[in-house]
Amino acid sequence: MTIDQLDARLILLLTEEPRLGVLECSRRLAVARGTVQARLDRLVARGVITGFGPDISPAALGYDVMAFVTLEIRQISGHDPVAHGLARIPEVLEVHTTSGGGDLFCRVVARSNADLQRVIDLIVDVPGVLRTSSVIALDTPVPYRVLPLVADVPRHRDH
Amino acid sequence: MTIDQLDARLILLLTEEPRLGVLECSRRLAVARGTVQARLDRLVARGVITGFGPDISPAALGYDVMAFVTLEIRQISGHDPVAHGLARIPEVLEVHTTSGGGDLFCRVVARSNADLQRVIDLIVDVPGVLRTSSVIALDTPVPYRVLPLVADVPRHRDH
DNA sequence: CGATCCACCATACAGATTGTCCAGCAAATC
DNA sequence: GATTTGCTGGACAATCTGTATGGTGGATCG
Repeated sequence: MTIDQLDARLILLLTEEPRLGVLECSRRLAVARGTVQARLDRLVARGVITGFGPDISPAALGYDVMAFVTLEIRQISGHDPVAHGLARIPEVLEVHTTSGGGDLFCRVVARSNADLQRVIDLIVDVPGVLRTSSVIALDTPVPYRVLPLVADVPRHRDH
Repeated sequence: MTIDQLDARLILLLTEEPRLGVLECSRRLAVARGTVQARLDRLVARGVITGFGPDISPAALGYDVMAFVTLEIRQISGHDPVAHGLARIPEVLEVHTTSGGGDLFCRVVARSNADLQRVIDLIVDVPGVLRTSSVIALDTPVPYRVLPLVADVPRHRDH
Protein backbone atom coordinates (compact mmCIF):
# COMPACT_ATOMS: atom_id res chain seq x y z
CA MET A 1 0.00 0.00 0.00
CA THR A 2 2.37 2.68 -1.15
CA ILE A 3 2.41 5.21 -3.88
CA ASP A 4 4.60 5.19 -6.92
CA GLN A 5 6.84 7.84 -8.31
CA LEU A 6 4.23 9.38 -10.51
CA ASP A 7 1.87 9.74 -7.58
CA ALA A 8 4.61 11.34 -5.57
CA ARG A 9 5.50 13.75 -8.34
CA LEU A 10 1.88 14.66 -8.72
CA ILE A 11 1.46 15.35 -5.03
CA LEU A 12 4.62 17.38 -4.93
CA LEU A 13 3.57 19.38 -7.92
CA LEU A 14 0.14 20.07 -6.50
CA THR A 15 1.57 21.03 -3.16
CA GLU A 16 3.91 23.54 -4.71
CA GLU A 17 1.33 25.00 -7.03
CA PRO A 18 -2.09 24.06 -5.77
CA ARG A 19 -3.98 26.17 -8.24
CA LEU A 20 -2.88 24.01 -11.13
CA GLY A 21 -5.61 22.24 -13.00
CA VAL A 22 -5.52 18.68 -14.17
CA LEU A 23 -4.55 19.67 -17.66
CA GLU A 24 -1.64 21.77 -16.57
CA CYS A 25 -0.46 18.97 -14.29
CA SER A 26 -0.52 16.54 -17.16
CA ARG A 27 1.67 18.87 -19.15
CA ARG A 28 4.16 19.37 -16.35
CA LEU A 29 4.38 15.68 -15.64
CA ALA A 30 4.43 14.77 -19.32
CA VAL A 31 1.63 12.27 -19.10
CA ALA A 32 -1.84 12.15 -20.54
CA ARG A 33 -4.54 14.15 -18.90
CA GLY A 34 -6.60 11.06 -18.26
CA THR A 35 -3.72 9.58 -16.34
CA VAL A 36 -3.49 12.51 -13.99
CA GLN A 37 -7.20 12.42 -13.51
CA ALA A 38 -7.15 8.71 -12.76
CA ARG A 39 -4.22 9.05 -10.37
CA LEU A 40 -5.86 11.85 -8.49
CA ASP A 41 -9.10 9.95 -8.18
CA ARG A 42 -7.22 6.94 -6.97
CA LEU A 43 -5.24 8.88 -4.39
CA VAL A 44 -8.40 10.39 -3.04
CA ALA A 45 -10.23 7.07 -3.07
CA ARG A 46 -7.37 5.39 -1.23
CA GLY A 47 -7.37 8.10 1.36
CA VAL A 48 -3.87 9.27 0.64
CA ILE A 49 -5.26 12.66 -0.25
CA THR A 50 -7.87 13.50 2.31
CA GLY A 51 -8.89 16.84 0.96
CA PHE A 52 -8.03 20.00 -0.86
CA GLY A 53 -9.34 22.45 1.63
CA PRO A 54 -7.84 25.87 2.06
CA ASP A 55 -5.18 25.99 4.74
CA ILE A 56 -6.05 28.55 7.35
CA SER A 57 -3.53 30.30 9.52
CA PRO A 58 -4.85 30.73 13.04
CA ALA A 59 -2.22 33.39 13.59
CA ALA A 60 -3.64 35.45 10.76
CA LEU A 61 -6.99 35.28 12.49
CA GLY A 62 -5.51 36.77 15.60
CA TYR A 63 -4.73 33.55 17.43
CA ASP A 64 -1.09 34.28 17.97
CA VAL A 65 -0.47 31.95 20.85
CA MET A 66 -0.18 28.25 20.36
CA ALA A 67 0.25 25.77 23.13
CA PHE A 68 0.28 22.07 23.78
CA VAL A 69 -1.72 20.92 26.73
CA THR A 70 -1.47 17.60 28.45
CA LEU A 71 -4.58 16.63 30.34
CA GLU A 72 -4.80 14.22 33.14
CA ILE A 73 -8.28 12.84 33.17
CA ARG A 74 -10.31 10.84 35.58
CA GLN A 75 -9.90 7.24 34.55
CA ILE A 76 -13.45 6.19 35.14
CA SER A 77 -14.86 8.83 32.89
CA GLY A 78 -13.13 7.43 29.83
CA HIS A 79 -11.60 9.28 26.95
CA ASP A 80 -14.57 9.81 24.76
CA PRO A 81 -16.78 12.03 26.87
CA VAL A 82 -13.83 14.24 27.65
CA ALA A 83 -12.76 14.42 24.03
CA HIS A 84 -16.29 15.36 23.20
CA GLY A 85 -16.22 18.17 25.66
CA LEU A 86 -12.94 19.39 24.29
CA ALA A 87 -14.27 19.30 20.76
CA ARG A 88 -16.80 21.92 21.75
CA ILE A 89 -14.03 24.41 22.43
CA PRO A 90 -13.08 26.12 19.17
CA GLU A 91 -9.59 26.92 20.36
CA VAL A 92 -8.82 23.25 20.79
CA LEU A 93 -7.40 22.36 17.42
CA GLU A 94 -6.70 18.70 17.92
CA VAL A 95 -6.86 16.05 20.58
CA HIS A 96 -4.96 12.81 20.92
CA THR A 97 -5.06 10.04 23.41
CA THR A 98 -1.63 9.01 24.48
CA SER A 99 0.17 5.90 25.51
CA GLY A 100 0.51 7.21 29.01
CA GLY A 101 -2.87 5.94 30.08
CA GLY A 102 -5.14 8.50 31.59
CA ASP A 103 -3.80 11.29 29.51
CA LEU A 104 -5.02 13.36 26.64
CA PHE A 105 -2.87 15.62 24.64
CA CYS A 106 -4.08 18.58 22.71
CA ARG A 107 -3.05 21.57 20.71
CA VAL A 108 -4.76 24.82 21.44
CA VAL A 109 -4.51 28.39 20.27
CA ALA A 110 -5.42 31.65 21.90
CA ARG A 111 -5.42 35.34 21.14
CA SER A 112 -2.85 36.17 23.78
CA ASN A 113 -1.23 34.73 26.82
CA ALA A 114 -4.04 36.06 28.92
CA ASP A 115 -6.51 34.52 26.54
CA LEU A 116 -4.70 31.24 26.84
CA GLN A 117 -5.62 31.22 30.47
CA ARG A 118 -9.24 31.53 29.51
CA VAL A 119 -8.94 28.62 27.13
CA ILE A 120 -7.22 26.48 29.71
CA ASP A 121 -9.96 27.32 32.14
CA LEU A 122 -12.46 26.13 29.60
CA ILE A 123 -10.54 22.90 29.30
CA VAL A 124 -10.34 22.41 33.03
CA ASP A 125 -14.07 22.89 33.19
CA VAL A 126 -14.68 19.92 30.96
CA PRO A 127 -16.05 17.15 33.17
CA GLY A 128 -13.47 14.46 33.74
CA VAL A 129 -10.46 16.70 33.41
CA LEU A 130 -8.41 16.65 36.56
CA ARG A 131 -5.30 18.60 35.79
CA THR A 132 -3.59 20.23 32.87
CA SER A 133 -0.07 21.16 32.10
CA SER A 134 0.67 23.34 29.16
CA VAL A 135 3.66 24.23 27.13
CA ILE A 136 3.65 27.31 24.97
CA ALA A 137 5.14 27.07 21.51
CA LEU A 138 7.35 30.09 21.07
CA ASP A 139 8.53 29.45 17.58
CA THR A 140 8.06 26.87 14.89
CA PRO A 141 11.34 26.18 13.15
CA VAL A 142 9.76 23.38 11.14
CA PRO A 143 6.13 24.00 10.25
CA TYR A 144 3.88 21.04 9.61
CA ARG A 145 4.81 19.26 6.46
CA VAL A 146 4.38 15.86 4.90
CA LEU A 147 6.19 16.29 1.65
CA PRO A 148 9.47 14.79 2.74
CA LEU A 149 7.60 11.57 3.37
CA VAL A 150 6.08 11.71 -0.06
CA ALA A 151 9.28 12.69 -1.76
CA ASP A 152 10.91 9.76 -0.08
CA VAL A 153 9.47 7.22 -2.51
CA PRO A 154 12.13 4.72 -3.58
CA ARG A 155 11.45 2.00 -6.11
CA HIS A 156 8.56 0.49 -4.20
CA ARG A 157 6.76 -1.12 -7.01
CA ASP A 158 3.22 -0.78 -5.94
CA HIS A 159 0.52 -3.48 -5.97
CA MET B 1 -7.53 42.28 11.62
CA THR B 2 -10.39 39.85 11.52
CA ILE B 3 -12.55 38.42 8.86
CA ASP B 4 -16.18 39.13 8.30
CA GLN B 5 -19.09 36.80 7.95
CA LEU B 6 -18.81 36.51 4.20
CA ASP B 7 -15.16 35.54 4.49
CA ALA B 8 -16.07 32.96 7.08
CA ARG B 9 -18.86 31.53 4.99
CA LEU B 10 -16.56 31.34 2.02
CA ILE B 11 -13.89 29.50 3.96
CA LEU B 12 -16.42 27.12 5.40
CA LEU B 13 -17.87 26.44 2.01
CA LEU B 14 -14.51 25.83 0.46
CA THR B 15 -13.47 23.58 3.28
CA GLU B 16 -16.54 21.45 2.90
CA GLU B 17 -16.35 21.26 -0.86
CA PRO B 18 -12.88 22.21 -1.94
CA ARG B 19 -13.37 21.38 -5.58
CA LEU B 20 -15.81 24.21 -6.02
CA GLY B 21 -14.82 26.88 -8.45
CA VAL B 22 -15.19 30.57 -7.88
CA LEU B 23 -18.33 30.72 -9.90
CA GLU B 24 -20.05 27.97 -8.00
CA CYS B 25 -19.05 29.60 -4.73
CA SER B 26 -20.59 32.85 -5.80
CA ARG B 27 -23.84 31.04 -6.53
CA ARG B 28 -23.89 29.25 -3.20
CA LEU B 29 -23.13 32.40 -1.28
CA ALA B 30 -25.49 34.47 -3.37
CA VAL B 31 -22.95 37.12 -4.20
CA ALA B 32 -21.30 38.23 -7.42
CA ARG B 33 -18.45 36.23 -8.80
CA GLY B 34 -16.14 39.21 -8.65
CA THR B 35 -16.84 39.52 -4.96
CA VAL B 36 -15.82 35.95 -4.27
CA GLN B 37 -12.74 36.42 -6.36
CA ALA B 38 -11.81 39.59 -4.53
CA ARG B 39 -12.44 38.03 -1.15
CA LEU B 40 -10.36 35.01 -1.94
CA ASP B 41 -7.51 37.13 -3.21
CA ARG B 42 -7.70 39.25 -0.12
CA LEU B 43 -7.71 36.28 2.22
CA VAL B 44 -4.68 34.85 0.49
CA ALA B 45 -2.93 38.21 0.45
CA ARG B 46 -3.60 38.72 4.14
CA GLY B 47 -2.22 35.32 4.92
CA VAL B 48 -5.42 33.97 6.33
CA ILE B 49 -5.44 31.32 3.65
CA THR B 50 -1.93 30.04 3.34
CA GLY B 51 -2.50 27.54 0.61
CA PHE B 52 -4.74 25.08 -1.12
CA GLY B 53 -2.45 22.12 -1.14
CA PRO B 54 -3.75 18.60 -1.04
CA ASP B 55 -3.95 17.20 2.47
CA ILE B 56 -1.94 14.04 2.75
CA SER B 57 -2.61 11.32 5.27
CA PRO B 58 0.64 9.87 6.58
CA ALA B 59 -1.31 6.86 7.79
CA ALA B 60 -2.44 6.10 4.25
CA LEU B 61 1.19 6.13 3.23
CA GLY B 62 1.98 3.46 5.77
CA TYR B 63 3.06 5.72 8.60
CA ASP B 64 0.65 4.36 11.13
CA VAL B 65 2.44 5.45 14.25
CA MET B 66 2.42 9.03 15.38
CA ALA B 67 4.27 10.32 18.37
CA PHE B 68 5.18 13.52 20.10
CA VAL B 69 8.76 13.86 21.13
CA THR B 70 10.18 16.32 23.58
CA LEU B 71 13.85 17.00 23.12
CA GLU B 72 16.20 18.29 25.68
CA ILE B 73 18.96 20.04 23.84
CA ARG B 74 22.33 21.35 24.79
CA GLN B 75 21.85 25.00 25.61
CA ILE B 76 25.00 26.25 24.02
CA SER B 77 24.19 24.75 20.67
CA GLY B 78 21.07 26.85 20.28
CA HIS B 79 17.79 25.93 18.75
CA ASP B 80 18.45 26.60 15.13
CA PRO B 81 21.16 24.11 14.31
CA VAL B 82 19.20 21.38 16.02
CA ALA B 83 16.00 22.30 14.25
CA HIS B 84 17.94 22.20 11.05
CA GLY B 85 19.13 18.72 11.76
CA LEU B 86 15.63 17.62 12.60
CA ALA B 87 14.29 19.10 9.41
CA ARG B 88 16.44 16.67 7.50
CA ILE B 89 14.51 13.75 8.90
CA PRO B 90 11.41 13.16 6.78
CA GLU B 91 9.53 11.52 9.61
CA VAL B 92 9.75 14.69 11.67
CA LEU B 93 6.58 16.48 10.66
CA GLU B 94 6.91 19.62 12.71
CA VAL B 95 9.15 21.19 15.30
CA HIS B 96 8.42 23.84 17.89
CA THR B 97 10.52 25.56 20.44
CA THR B 98 8.81 25.71 23.75
CA SER B 99 8.59 28.00 26.69
CA GLY B 100 10.52 25.54 28.81
CA GLY B 101 13.86 26.84 27.69
CA GLY B 102 16.18 24.20 26.36
CA ASP B 103 13.44 22.15 24.90
CA LEU B 104 12.17 21.37 21.49
CA PHE B 105 8.95 19.68 20.80
CA CYS B 106 8.16 17.74 17.68
CA ARG B 107 5.67 15.50 16.02
CA VAL B 108 6.97 12.45 14.26
CA VAL B 109 5.51 9.52 12.41
CA ALA B 110 6.82 6.03 11.77
CA ARG B 111 5.80 2.88 10.00
CA SER B 112 5.55 0.85 13.18
CA ASN B 113 6.57 0.93 16.77
CA ALA B 114 9.84 -0.65 15.86
CA ASP B 115 10.31 1.92 13.15
CA LEU B 116 9.63 4.64 15.69
CA GLN B 117 12.71 3.51 17.52
CA ARG B 118 14.71 4.04 14.36
CA VAL B 119 13.29 7.54 13.97
CA ILE B 120 14.03 8.40 17.56
CA ASP B 121 17.56 7.16 17.08
CA LEU B 122 17.87 9.48 14.13
CA ILE B 123 16.70 12.32 16.32
CA VAL B 124 19.10 11.48 19.10
CA ASP B 125 21.89 11.47 16.58
CA VAL B 126 21.26 15.08 15.72
CA PRO B 127 24.11 17.09 17.23
CA GLY B 128 22.97 19.04 20.24
CA VAL B 129 20.21 16.67 21.23
CA LEU B 130 20.79 15.36 24.72
CA ARG B 131 17.71 13.37 25.60
CA THR B 132 14.30 12.64 24.22
CA SER B 133 11.06 11.56 25.73
CA SER B 134 8.28 10.45 23.51
CA VAL B 135 4.61 9.91 23.82
CA ILE B 136 2.77 7.80 21.32
CA ALA B 137 -0.58 9.00 20.08
CA LEU B 138 -2.91 6.05 20.20
CA ASP B 139 -5.99 7.69 18.87
CA THR B 140 -7.09 11.07 17.63
CA PRO B 141 -10.57 11.84 18.88
CA VAL B 142 -10.36 15.36 17.46
CA PRO B 143 -8.36 15.57 14.25
CA TYR B 144 -6.73 18.86 13.36
CA ARG B 145 -9.26 21.47 12.49
CA VAL B 146 -9.52 25.21 12.32
CA LEU B 147 -13.07 25.68 11.21
CA PRO B 148 -14.55 26.24 14.64
CA LEU B 149 -12.32 29.27 14.92
CA VAL B 150 -13.51 30.53 11.59
CA ALA B 151 -17.14 29.76 12.23
CA ASP B 152 -16.85 31.70 15.43
CA VAL B 153 -17.10 35.06 13.72
CA PRO B 154 -19.51 37.33 15.56
CA ARG B 155 -20.39 40.76 14.31
CA HIS B 156 -16.82 42.00 14.20
CA ARG B 157 -17.22 44.69 11.69
CA ASP B 158 -13.93 44.54 9.95
CA HIS B 159 -11.65 47.46 9.06
C1' DC C 1 -23.18 69.22 2.25
C1' DG C 2 -20.93 67.65 -1.82
C1' DA C 3 -16.84 65.07 -3.53
C1' DT C 4 -14.52 60.89 -3.22
C1' DC C 5 -13.43 56.23 -2.23
C1' DC C 6 -14.60 51.54 -1.71
C1' DA C 7 -17.00 47.25 -2.04
C1' DC C 8 -20.27 45.10 -4.58
C1' DC C 9 -23.41 43.87 -8.46
C1' DA C 10 -24.39 42.79 -13.23
C1' DT C 11 -22.85 41.74 -17.56
C1' DA C 12 -19.77 40.62 -21.41
C1' DC C 13 -16.31 38.02 -24.21
C1' DA C 14 -12.44 35.26 -25.69
C1' DG C 15 -9.67 31.57 -24.37
C1' DA C 16 -8.85 27.71 -21.54
C1' DT C 17 -10.38 23.82 -18.82
C1' DT C 18 -13.41 20.17 -17.36
C1' DG C 19 -16.11 16.05 -17.66
C1' DT C 20 -16.66 12.35 -20.50
C1' DC C 21 -16.22 9.00 -23.92
C1' DC C 22 -13.64 6.14 -27.37
C1' DA C 23 -10.11 3.28 -29.66
C1' DG C 24 -5.46 1.57 -29.77
C1' DC C 25 -1.48 -0.48 -27.13
C1' DA C 26 1.60 -2.64 -24.03
C1' DA C 27 2.56 -5.01 -19.87
C1' DA C 28 1.05 -7.79 -16.25
C1' DT C 29 -2.26 -11.60 -14.80
C1' DC C 30 -4.66 -15.88 -15.07
C1' DG D 1 -3.50 -17.47 -25.36
C1' DA D 2 -7.22 -14.65 -23.40
C1' DT D 3 -8.21 -11.05 -20.16
C1' DT D 4 -7.52 -7.20 -17.30
C1' DT D 5 -5.37 -2.92 -16.18
C1' DG D 6 -3.23 1.44 -17.00
C1' DC D 7 -1.69 4.81 -20.26
C1' DT D 8 -2.00 7.41 -24.62
C1' DG D 9 -3.98 10.64 -27.89
C1' DG D 10 -7.85 12.57 -29.59
C1' DA D 11 -12.49 14.62 -29.69
C1' DC D 12 -16.89 17.00 -27.97
C1' DA D 13 -20.04 20.05 -25.67
C1' DA D 14 -20.60 22.55 -21.50
C1' DT D 15 -18.50 25.20 -18.30
C1' DC D 16 -15.31 28.13 -16.00
C1' DT D 17 -11.58 31.58 -15.78
C1' DG D 18 -9.31 35.94 -16.46
C1' DT D 19 -10.34 40.29 -17.35
C1' DA D 20 -12.84 44.41 -18.11
C1' DT D 21 -16.77 47.64 -18.11
C1' DG D 22 -20.30 50.63 -16.03
C1' DG D 23 -23.52 51.42 -12.36
C1' DT D 24 -25.01 51.60 -7.37
C1' DG D 25 -25.11 52.49 -2.43
C1' DG D 26 -22.77 53.41 1.78
C1' DA D 27 -19.01 55.51 4.37
C1' DT D 28 -15.39 58.94 4.86
C1' DC D 29 -13.54 63.58 4.68
C1' DG D 30 -12.67 68.30 3.84
